[in-house]
Formats: sequence, structure tokens, C-alpha cells
Amino acid sequence: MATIHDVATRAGVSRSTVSRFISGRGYVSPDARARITAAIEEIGFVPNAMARGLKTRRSSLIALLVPEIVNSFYTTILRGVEDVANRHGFQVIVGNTDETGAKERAYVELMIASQVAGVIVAAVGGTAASLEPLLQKRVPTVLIDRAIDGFEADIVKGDNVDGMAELARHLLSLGHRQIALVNGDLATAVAREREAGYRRALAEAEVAVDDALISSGDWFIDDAERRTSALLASGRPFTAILAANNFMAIGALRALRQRGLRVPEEIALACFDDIEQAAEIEPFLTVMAQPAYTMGTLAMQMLLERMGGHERGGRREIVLASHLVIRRSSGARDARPVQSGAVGNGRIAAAELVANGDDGSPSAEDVAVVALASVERGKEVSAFGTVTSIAKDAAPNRSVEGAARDAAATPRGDE
Amino acid sequence: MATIHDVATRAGVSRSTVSRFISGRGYVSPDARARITAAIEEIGFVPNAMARGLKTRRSSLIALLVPEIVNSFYTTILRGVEDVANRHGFQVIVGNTDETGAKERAYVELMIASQVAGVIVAAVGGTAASLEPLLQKRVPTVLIDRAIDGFEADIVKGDNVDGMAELARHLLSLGHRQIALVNGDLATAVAREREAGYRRALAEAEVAVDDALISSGDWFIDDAERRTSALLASGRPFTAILAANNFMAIGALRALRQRGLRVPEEIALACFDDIEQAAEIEPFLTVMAQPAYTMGTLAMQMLLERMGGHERGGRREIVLASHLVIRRSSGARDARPVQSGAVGNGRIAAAELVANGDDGSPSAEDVAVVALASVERGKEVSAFGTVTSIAKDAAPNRSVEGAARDAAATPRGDE
DNA sequence: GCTCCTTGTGGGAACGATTCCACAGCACAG
DNA sequence: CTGTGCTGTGGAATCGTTCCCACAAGGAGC
Repeated sequence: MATIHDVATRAGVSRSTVSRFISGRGYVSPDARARITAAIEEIGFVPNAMARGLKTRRSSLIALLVPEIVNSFYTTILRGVEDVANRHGFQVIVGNTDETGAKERAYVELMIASQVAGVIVAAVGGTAASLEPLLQKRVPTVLIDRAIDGFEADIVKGDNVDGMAELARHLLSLGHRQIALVNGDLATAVAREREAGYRRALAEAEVAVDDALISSGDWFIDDAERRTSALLASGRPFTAILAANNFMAIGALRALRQRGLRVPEEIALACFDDIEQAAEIEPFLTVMAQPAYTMGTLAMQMLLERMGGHERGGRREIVLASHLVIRRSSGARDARPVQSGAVGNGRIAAAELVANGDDGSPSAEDVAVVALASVERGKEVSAFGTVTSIAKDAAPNRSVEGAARDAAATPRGDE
Repeated sequence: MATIHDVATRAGVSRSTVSRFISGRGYVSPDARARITAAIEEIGFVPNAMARGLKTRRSSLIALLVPEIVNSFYTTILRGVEDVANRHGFQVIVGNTDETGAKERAYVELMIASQVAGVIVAAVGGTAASLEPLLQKRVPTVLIDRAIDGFEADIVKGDNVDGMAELARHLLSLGHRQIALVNGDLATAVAREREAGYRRALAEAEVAVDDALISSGDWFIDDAERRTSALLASGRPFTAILAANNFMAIGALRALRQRGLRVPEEIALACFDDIEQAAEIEPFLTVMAQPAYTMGTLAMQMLLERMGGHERGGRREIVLASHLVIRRSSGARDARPVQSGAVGNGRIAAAELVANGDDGSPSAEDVAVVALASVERGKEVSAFGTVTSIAKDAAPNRSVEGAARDAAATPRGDE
């Protein structure tokens, strides 16, 4: 394998000169420059990233840890992360933690050993224990989707409470009063927040919560199926099921099919997180869709700022609104996809902003990026809420401009 | 960051001793052993993979290059690759080449610079140009799904000709005589093979092929939609569409919906490759399902053998049978999922083997692994065809035993 | 008593880049 | 004529491991 030394001798200069040429810092005469270029071309030299990384303590690797790689929600996040990372010369390693703390821990150790430049993690949940080495070794880290108590890091997440509340309101508006909740693992903040949203919507509608209709366990399809079967077998009456994510919905659907129950005629069903491809093939599942791609881009953007040392402040938190997509499974009369409008505290859904983009208003991505730059310590901000005012007031700085440019160059979005 | 030197001084031994302890070769007294363990624990030492890789010219990174990360076919392959890789202490980097040669080329260069231990690639197609550096630098490489002319490497692929022929036969058996083919990029072998299968089935049934009903372009959803629209607009009559993969089917479906055409009542539809999650939610699309997970495990297995130098022979090729899953979109009367039985030359479908596993017959994975070990140069072998006889005759060697053990420990399969 | 083997350990040279420092040549100011 | 600053280059140390080699202590065999 060709080394920088080979290039140097062939070009008749020293290793230092070649190194300066490659890195672009320091003086290199046009003459030497030409000879080095030729030499590199001739022997097909590719610098050894190991040697470089060893010396510089930098690498171009970004690690993304996800709990379930086959879930398209995480794949879409990966696309977002990857697109931004690649544009900045970074590559993405994906680790599938399979919802197990031990695997997560192993990956974290490996990432540290590999000297990754940064880590984005949708954590398995529960304790911060498996992520702790990241803090200890000061590896730039951004959380995505799932908050971890006691782990001080930037985070991009969905508005789980409001999202689930809106989803529940949808079912309530269709007349359902006994709504079962097939939740995920309560060790994850996501599950707790979604349950809170469910409770809030029911309380607002003055519907009593029946705790026997709330089921939690882990985030796997099989478990959701088992628990749904148990709910059905319990004899407790309910007319609708709210699943805490798309995989839980698949599990619930399995259990319902096994009993021959038709959806939505006999039991209505809705869930958090979309499965875009499934919806394309057959628009069936009513979902609260999260802007997964944008979540990925924003997380990577935050990570870049941390890695570059541009951002040294405290923990930042971006909360993104999701939007309701009504399809058949909830039994709504008008089962065409609807983009939710302003909901709750004047929030504007991502889809709307994108749709309105042609009239000069900012795209969802621009907006989120601007909001990102304006997030202050400890202050929770909805990127799709406080948008326009922030965009106008925020003094544009380098990282914001860069991100906006990136966003503009991005060919595809979330949906 | 703690180094091996810190550990050594703390434990009162030399770097060499610590190194021997970590790598597990060479003598280390129980006494030193205990002190080193304690020291590592105390200072939270994680060996620097860069330094190690620089010295050993080895890394624990496996690169997987896929053309479209959001397609669950490739995600499932990734799961297979990852599971086997992790079990052998390797990590997987995923690169999304987006069906573009330039991106593929860039990833290949990066992988070489990163000193990856091996590469598995579902190539963008056309020429071998972008992969050529892998050959030049002698990086162990295995192709998956897509063969590349002139690129001499092990490959795991589906039986595209037979698979597509069977899919066409299914439509023919339902009475369709004018069947449109929405193919992918003819620069990829996959597309050419699938077209060949389509032609073969029609020829066997003595149905004339109407070339105007065959459309090819690239592998993107949008293009398939455009081309399907064009076919519909052409006025050429057809009663069914065969899509070359799941994404093409989504594109076709979009075009059909736009024209208000019902599937399967007005036009029947079937495609190659399943989308498991979509099918779970609503069993709609009739597909020729490939054993994606197994493809991943086998590719990784072959790669391990190349990396370890156990295998030095010529190019090996494993061809896996796919199986027909009949759902609603093809308009078959009995629209329940069926596992195809023996088809053509005595081939046994993967699903059947797995289903029959309890009676002592080998699992699909065992079988494929055994077949793998027996593949001879230039000889095309269907892992699910010649199975039992090979299993009996093949002298078990180390790599086969190891792979079989791995297969047994694998918790989940393809479907 | 010498050699040989085993067990156990440490020294030091790599691996292939980066980067600090020194220095050569040259122009120009004081 | 000396000092200073600039351009352009090379030398050499360094990053954190691995691994070859040397060597020490102790026992066995001749």
C-alpha cells in the first residue's frame, strides 16, 4: 500500500511537503504542487485514516445508535443524519442496539475506541449508565428521540405529550370513550410522555381513565401482540386502541386479526410514527407522523456545532411538532390524509410550512435550523412553533447560514 | 485519555505485558493479570483502535454499501450482515450510495482510507469502475444482490430469472396475457435477469412478448411512476403489471391511483421483494420474497472466510431461491399467503425448510451455509435446491461448523 | 557445570501520518 | 554589514499500539 513517503520520493520532495499539500496548510510551491499531484495519481495514493486519526485524534466517523434498525422511523432519521454528515465530510456508522442496554454499552465502548468524532443516540432507555463513558471521555454526543434522565446532552425529540394528546382527541372526537393504550417501555421517557398525553386528552374531555386499559412492556412487536391479546381477553370493554408507536400497532393488529376483529369497524386503531412505504401501498393506518428526516438533520447539525467547538453552552433541547395523518384504521368518515393546522398554543405543523414554502415563507427545515440557533439553555422550544419571529430576530451566524444552505440543497424531506 | 502506558505504570508492569494480556497471546502471570484488570477498571481504559489498526493493519470495521437505505430489503440484509459481524467482533458501517456511481466511488475511497477489514456491496451497477480500487488494494469484498460484469468477487444473490418467471407464471395462471413489466435500471444485472425471467415465462406459455409493454429506467419510485403513467397513456392494452422490485411497485401504484384504476379489479399487480411491515399492516401486495436476512448472513460469512484467509479459491456464487407470497394485489381467488412448494428443478423454498425444521431437517440457514462451503468455482448453486445431498457429502470443516453454530444462535429470520 | 526448555517479563522499533521547529535563500530596511 | 521578514522546504518527534527479540530465573537432562 502506497504511503506518503512513496509519494514524496516519487515527487522528489519531503514527506512534510506532501502532507502540507494534502492538508492544504503551509506553503507549497506551484512546482512541487504539480509534481505531488502527478505522483499521487500515478501510484493511487489514499492517505491512511488510521495513521492520520492517531496523530490528529480526529476521525471522520459519526456513530448513530438506534434501537431498531428495521423500523423505518429510525432509517429515515439515518437518512437525515447521513445527508448532513456527508456534506461535511463525515461518514456514518450505524449500530443497532436492539433495545438492549448491554449491546448499547458495547457499541459505546467500540465507538470510543474507534475515536469517532461524535455520537448520535436514540437511547435504549432507563439509566444513563451505558452512555456514561461518552460523558467521561468527552465525546460530543446528541440524543435523538429519547431523553435520558441525568444525561446532560443536546437533544432533538418529538413533542410526545401534545402529539399523543392530539391523537387521543382524534379518537375521542369520533365518539370513542374506552380507549386502550398499548404503550412501550416505561423506562423510556418517550413512553412516559406519550402516556401523559393520553391522560391529558382524556382529562380534558372529562373521560375517566381506566388504568386497566393501559398496558406497557417493551418496544417489540411480539410483546405488543401479547399484551393486546391480554387486553382483549380481560373482558374489559374498549372500542379503540392507541399504540405508542408503529411497531406496537403492528403487534396490536396481529392480535386483533387473530381474534377476527375488523379494524376499524369493530376496533379503531391509531399510533405514533408513520410507516411511509406501508401507507403508500395501502393508506390504512392513522398515525401521528414525526418529522424523522428533519430530526436527523437537526441532530447532526447540533453535533457539528459541538464538534467544531462553536457551541460551548449548556444543554439544548429542540422539540419538533408531529402531525396527524388520518387514514382508514381510526374509522374517521373523511379518511383522506389531512395536515393538522394550528394546534394548541399556536403551533404550525411541519407539513404546512413545507406546503406553503412557495410563497416565500421559510421551509420547515430552514425554520428548525433558525430555531435551533436560538434555543437557549433550559428553554424548551418548538421549532415549528415560534418560527417566524425567531427567524426575523435571530442574528444570522455562520453555522445557521451553513445549515440553511444545507437545508436548501437537500433534495428530499420527511414524507 | 488513558493509554496502555498508564495502565502499565499503575499495574507495575510494562506496556508489553498489558498488551499481551489484552490480546490474549503470550504469557502473563495470574498476579500481573489481576493487577492489570484492576488498573484497567480503575482508569476506564479503552484501547485506541486507531493506534491498533495502524500497527496491525487490521480493523474491526465492515462496510456495507447499499443503493437505497430506506428500502427494507436492504435494511433486512443489513440486519443479517450486522448479526454475523457483531458475533465475530466486527462492526458495520453503512454507506448509502443512492444509486449514484460517484457516491459509491467516494465511499469506496473512504472505506479504503479507513482500512476497513472488508466490504459488502450491493453495487450501483453498470461498470466495475467505482469498485475497482477495492480490487487494486486487495480489500476483501463480497457482492450482494447485484452482480457486476468484470468484477471478480464472491457473490450472494437471488435467483432473479426463476423468481421473475414464477411471478409471471402466477399472473399467467390467473388468465393475464398482456402483462406490463416495469423494470429497473438495465445497467444492473438484476434488471436484466428479471426481464429474462419474464420473457422465459411468457415464452413457455406461448404468449408473445410485446416489447412496448416493457419499460426500464432507474430504480427510483418517481421514475417508476412516470413510466407507468406513460404505459397507461400509450393506449397499449394490458391487464397486469409486474414490477421489478418493491419500490417500482409503489411507483406503479401511485400512477394507477392517480388514474383511479383499482388494483386488482382493473389492473393486477405483483413485484419482486417484499415489504414485510407493509404486509403486516395490510396484506396487499403479491410479491416474490427474497431471503434478505439470509443473504446478509451468507455474504458476511463469505467475507469472514476471505478476511481470515481460510478461503483462497476463485470466485464463489451463491444463488438463493425466493418464494411467492400471494396477496390481494394480483387478484388471485385464494389470497392467503402461500409458500411455494417444489418449483422447477426440484427446488425447495426457504420458508418450507424453516417450517419443517422441527422434524430434524436442516434449517434454511444451516443448509445455505453447508451449500456455501461446497460451492465450486464458476458453478452456480442454489442453496435451497441441492441441499440435503450436499449436506451429507460435504466434509465438515472449521468454517462450516462455525457458521452452523452461528446460524443456530440467530434469534430471528427473514420473515 | 553446561545447555536447553519453560515461564514470564521488558525494551524498543515499527506502523503512516501530522506538525513543530529549524533553516536556507533572498529581499530590503536601517 | 547586520538584522528582520518572507517563502519554501526538510528533519525529527510524536500519536498509542503491537510484536519481535532479548533476557532472567528456575528446573531438567546430560
